Amino acid sequence: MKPKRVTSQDVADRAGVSRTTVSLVLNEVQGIQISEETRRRVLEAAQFLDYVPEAAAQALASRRVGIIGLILTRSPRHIASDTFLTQILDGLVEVVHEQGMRLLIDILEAHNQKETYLHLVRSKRIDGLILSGPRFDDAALKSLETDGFPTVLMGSLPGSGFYSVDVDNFNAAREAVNHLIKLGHRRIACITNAATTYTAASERLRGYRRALEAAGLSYDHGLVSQGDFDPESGYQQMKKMLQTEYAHKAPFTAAFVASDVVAFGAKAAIREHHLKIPEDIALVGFDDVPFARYSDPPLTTVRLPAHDLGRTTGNQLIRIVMGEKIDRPRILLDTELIIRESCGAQRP
Amino acid sequence: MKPKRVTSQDVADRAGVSRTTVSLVLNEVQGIQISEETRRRVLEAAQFLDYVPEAAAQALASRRVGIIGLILTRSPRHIASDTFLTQILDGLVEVVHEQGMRLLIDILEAHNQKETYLHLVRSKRIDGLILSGPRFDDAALKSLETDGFPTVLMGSLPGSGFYSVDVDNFNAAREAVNHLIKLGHRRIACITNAATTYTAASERLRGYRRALEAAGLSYDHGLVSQGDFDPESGYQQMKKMLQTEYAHKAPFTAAFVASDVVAFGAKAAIREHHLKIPEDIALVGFDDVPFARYSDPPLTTVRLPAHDLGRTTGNQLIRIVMGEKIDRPRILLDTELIIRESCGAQRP
DNA sequence: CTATATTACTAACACGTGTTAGTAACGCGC
DNA sequence: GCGCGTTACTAACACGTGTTAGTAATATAG
Repeated sequence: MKPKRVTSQDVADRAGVSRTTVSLVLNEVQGIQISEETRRRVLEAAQFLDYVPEAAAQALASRRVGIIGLILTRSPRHIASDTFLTQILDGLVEVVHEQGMRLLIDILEAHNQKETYLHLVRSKRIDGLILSGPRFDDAALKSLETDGFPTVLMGSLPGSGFYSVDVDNFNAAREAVNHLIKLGHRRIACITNAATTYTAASERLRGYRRALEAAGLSYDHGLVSQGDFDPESGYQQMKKMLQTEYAHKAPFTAAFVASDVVAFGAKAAIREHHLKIPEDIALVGFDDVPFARYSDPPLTTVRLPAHDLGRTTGNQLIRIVMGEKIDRPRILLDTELIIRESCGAQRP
Repeated sequence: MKPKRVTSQDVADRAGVSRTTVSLVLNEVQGIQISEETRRRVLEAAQFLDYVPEAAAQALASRRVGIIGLILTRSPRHIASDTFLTQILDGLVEVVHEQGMRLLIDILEAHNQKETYLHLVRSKRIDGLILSGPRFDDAALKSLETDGFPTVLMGSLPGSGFYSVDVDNFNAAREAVNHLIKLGHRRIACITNAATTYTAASERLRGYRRALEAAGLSYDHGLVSQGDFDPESGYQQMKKMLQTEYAHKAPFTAAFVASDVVAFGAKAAIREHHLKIPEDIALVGFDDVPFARYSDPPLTTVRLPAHDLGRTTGNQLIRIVMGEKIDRPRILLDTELIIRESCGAQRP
């Protein structure tokens, strides 16, 4: 009934060679001589029998499982609104496939943080690890660093010795805000994409601040508030700022929202206040989610190289796993300011 | 230098028992007598040595890898606009963790379809498989079915013998269109979410059609066009219909777009034609993506139980892998019509 | 013609766990 | 004191592969 599994022994028998030879041929081991004739016979036998090596046995013998892990430490709510994960995944899977490897994905919740991914490492379920959205307060990271386990951060963690691949959040934000300044805006509000314990959020805020400074504009605490990943947070923060800052003091004429998703919420608040974009308030987002250009008006934003981020991170990790020398331990990818209509600039 | 791996032998030595005993204790094997005293000693030793069994060796010996695979057969472009994947992932990972298992994710592109996931199965890298977005034209599926490999479809494939978990696309679409009919609309356009080779797309279209029939309205081919996952497709299709149907024949007063993401594109086209939503055209979407309620006007749509879909699918698969008896091979989850302003109905 | 190198393999061990069959000690009834 | 069941373990094999050390045959050098 049950079709017996085809093993390398079966292939060896059929080709009339030893199991060792089968292994040498199929793995294309370098520096070993095999006659063309036997090589052909082995390949033929393997093909005929439809032989597929068992991953677990390979892993046990070779100390390589051929799987890399992607760990997301974000909250479910964040993940639910995350349009990038999918694009990043796409790039990541591409690279991983090119190396004949696979991707294991895991989501950490607060209560099982320390347990989960150390377990993955200790049980040797993965050869390497990509950690997305690193936070300053992660204790388990220390263990990884001392273990020297192949790890690449997707994002940055200043002061740590980890390899990392990130977007240049600082310069991207600076450029976006600069654009608003060049358009003549002097009072520019800012809503962050998340709490500033997330490095991406603090970097974007720093870029906003630097742009103001460079233009000789003062940084006003009342014009800055904190988003929290989803549209609702943008809606609430913008509503609050419109009620206080906009109504009672010198109104701001522009807003930089460090996340398109949050910006959509902010836009809803602006609309509720019967203000027009970009005439009353010019709006610039961040991320260039797929809907951004179909928004009304189309949203000026910063495009992230999401696919490339996935590819680069994957490549970096695989090279580390393979034991190659890494020239640039920390990589920052460039972004692009996409000018549409919500900022009030002319179309190019 | 290199800290030798802790094996079950080390635990056995420290506890003064055999390796077998260690295995029996740690795996809590039933129907075997172990004295309370030794059990305690084993556990203590394991804890002290921080023993974590090696997954590959366990897999090889037990014929279970503890990993289930999630296979996405969609195109990269689709995946990039897919806001659900993340929510589904969240629910899936939850269930998988509850069983001490892990999730491997893979994306299939057209050119390596047949190769990839059969390979996963043959190499025993996974214990079971979840196939998202099944299509009628998938040949490799046949192999799976005859192999009897534990598989659950996320989506439906009528006529196949697979287990499946899906949303009741037909009834959801019917209800949505019914809502428009009740509001007095007689000519209702439809843009599908994708090509009708995708079962979800054809089911939603069938629901649209049934609703029309039930109300005695005729089905007009000119009012139906095919979306393709992203906003751009919605934009193009709506633009075309506005230029032909809307301009030259009796204009439609409502549109059912079987995907929020596609609907956002359609909305942009409607705006370009200087038509108002919902006054000129009432709009109903599908999916309830997070932005839907922050759209202008807020989008009436069908909410999918994404998280639940992930949980239910995962549960089903795990039960099959465990060899449990399955009572309902095909599960349809309920949806909910979320009435906002884009359809022109009063707020409740 | 002999010593050495090269070619083309193979025997045997290692990887770390799960599991089956077996055993030694012990108590108990008759 | 003998058979028998129960308790509490363990020895030994199985899982399927990668890899090192070795070997027999052949070629090459001196």
